[in-house]
Amino acid sequence: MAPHLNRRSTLRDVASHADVSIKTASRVFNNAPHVSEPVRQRVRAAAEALNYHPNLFAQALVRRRSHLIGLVYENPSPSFVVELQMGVLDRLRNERYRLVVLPITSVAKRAAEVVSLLRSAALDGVVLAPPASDDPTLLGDLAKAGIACARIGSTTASDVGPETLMNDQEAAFRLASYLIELGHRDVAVIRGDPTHRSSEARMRGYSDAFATVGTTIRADRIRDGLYTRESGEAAAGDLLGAGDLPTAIVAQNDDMAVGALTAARSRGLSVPGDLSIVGFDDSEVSRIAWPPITTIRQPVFEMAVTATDMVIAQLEGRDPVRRVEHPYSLLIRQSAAAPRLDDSAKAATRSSKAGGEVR
Amino acid sequence: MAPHLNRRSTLRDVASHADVSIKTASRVFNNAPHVSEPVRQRVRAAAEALNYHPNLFAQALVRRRSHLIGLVYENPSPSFVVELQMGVLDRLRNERYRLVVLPITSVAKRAAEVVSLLRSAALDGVVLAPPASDDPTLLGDLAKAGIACARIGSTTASDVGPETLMNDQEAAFRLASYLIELGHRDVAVIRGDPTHRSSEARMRGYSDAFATVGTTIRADRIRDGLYTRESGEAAAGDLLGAGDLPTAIVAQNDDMAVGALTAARSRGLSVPGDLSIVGFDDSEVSRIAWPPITTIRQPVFEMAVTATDMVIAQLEGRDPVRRVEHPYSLLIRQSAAAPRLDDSAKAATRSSKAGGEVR
DNA sequence: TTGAAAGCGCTAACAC
DNA sequence: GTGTTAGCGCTTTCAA
Repeated sequence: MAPHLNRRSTLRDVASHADVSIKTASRVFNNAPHVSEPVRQRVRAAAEALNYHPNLFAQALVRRRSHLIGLVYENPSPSFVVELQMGVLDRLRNERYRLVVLPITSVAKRAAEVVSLLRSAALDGVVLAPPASDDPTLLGDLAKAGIACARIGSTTASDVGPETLMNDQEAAFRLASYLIELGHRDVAVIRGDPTHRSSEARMRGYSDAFATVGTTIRADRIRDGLYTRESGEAAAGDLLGAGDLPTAIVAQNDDMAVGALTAARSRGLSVPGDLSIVGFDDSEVSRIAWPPITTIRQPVFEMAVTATDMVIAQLEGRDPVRRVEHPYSLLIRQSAAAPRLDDSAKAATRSSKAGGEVR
Repeated sequence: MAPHLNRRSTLRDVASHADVSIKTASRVFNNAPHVSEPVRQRVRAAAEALNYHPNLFAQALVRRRSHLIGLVYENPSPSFVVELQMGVLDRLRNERYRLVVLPITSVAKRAAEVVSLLRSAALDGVVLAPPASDDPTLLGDLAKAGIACARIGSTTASDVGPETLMNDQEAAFRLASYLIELGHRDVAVIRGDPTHRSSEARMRGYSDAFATVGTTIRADRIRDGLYTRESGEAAAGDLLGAGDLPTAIVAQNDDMAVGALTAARSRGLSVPGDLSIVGFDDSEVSRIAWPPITTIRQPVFEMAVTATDMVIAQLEGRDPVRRVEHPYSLLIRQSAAAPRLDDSAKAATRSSKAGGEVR
């Protein structure tokens, strides 16, 4: 009577209440075979009566499974993180696994600390977002610690854990090509955080595209950002401060593109009339901004789902796919248009020099 | 030799390696007194050599502490959730506690399941966002399960756990009063999810404000939304479909306000020229939208920090403050302005009928 | 200041 | 089908 007032009831309590051995009771809760139906019923009834709930620590101790999966990220863009997290949670729905959120301030600076953090969180596995997914120290230690992992969007090869990614360079090439088709030849680039390897891949994509029309992106038109809106606004402000303006700004993510939009607006420049702006990611903000931002859709949600699936697969002993590449797509919205006539003229001159292979 | 290849080393390993008893080793790692300095050193060295990391399950089993704190929310507005989560994480930084994210589909429909979910997550405590913070069943079961909690923005009184909130009704009153000052008399309201109690409080605030000028909000100008952008767009579309337009739309959160903005734009209405729109929350989207949305700043981040602090206080045996009310503020941006002349005339007529106490 | 031994609540060989 | 028993790795009386 009054079973759960002082002490949670244990498996032993249930067993004696149902008049069976503790092992039999255990079998019932683990849906193990070799238990007769009447006994099953009796045990369940006892559990109900005693308000029994298994002690997870005891289970975890003996099973060596916490059913906790971590999501490791460094937080530049909130929208990116949200997307990521929703993907993980979506895959975890109806699974026993729970998500532990592990924001890291700087993976590059202290990969070692991160692993001890993960260890002390008793995680079964982790989903690694960039740039954690690119850190060799972290990956090595993770393997040593025996924590399952899956990498999202890493750009360096590693045999630690399966990976899911998107071809950043190709996507960037596609986006830049679109700008070129519109007639842009003199663009500025706001890069992302240099510790994120994707920044380089995207940069290469842009450069390659302009190389096809014999143009290079002027070095003084390139700025480093931090993937945040504020950094985008600052970089764009800097870029637009000079008298000599580019016809377009290519931001390496949407948050920075939105920042650039703000900077342009505060200088009285109309977008895309006076200046085109493009982003990357297709995050929520790119749709809400006005004008909506032309961007590359990066399947962050899908990648997160896949990565989570890869972690679960390892934990359940299934062989995960080693590598899944998700498709990107170019989303043409309203923040980019053909440059104004005088700029086009300039561009035309250049492209004819380059062989005029632009339509 | 090769200590951690097959098996993680345990406290026993460390103890024998340091040539002390297991208890002494334990004392060292728990910074307990009564251990001589040389012994301390020896134990630490052994731990280092064996790459020892305490097994958290074993600790949790005997200490009855998982150091896991849950965040329970129902996911209407991503920006709200992000803000919330950042607040919790901010408070948890430099603490041993980890955050487990627990999105719930419908608290109202299955409070019972939620508790068993929480139980099976082995949480030490939970931060409850609305509407979970308002659910009496959930709160009761939580208390019974002995899980510490803190409630955010609940509107119903409860003695289960401390709470942190903002005065929704007063804030709504303030916002509506601003609209009234601008000259609006015929506004439409897009309410939030009816299962969230804050919807009612805000609605009362709006109504009370209009009552001060002898006006009531027309029943056919009120729509139910779901706190999502899509629902806001749909509701606004519906509202703007009729020939007889309101001079302003009051959305119960920013996401829906942004949706309304889209709906207005797609009908060729300029904001705030033809139609004023106001939101609630001061979430990221309200700043990014164009025009930026006039709204109430809800201190979600701060409330989350406070609530987390309250949970930790309970876990550490400190007495938490029972109730903290955070201040709101009215953020005047560019989505609301005086209504057009013809509408003003209409409004003037009405307000003179009402006694003309409007300046 | 240190150690031996008894559990925390559960699972899993292995016997019956 | 069912029960006995020995741990999982740690903390904690209590004695030395």
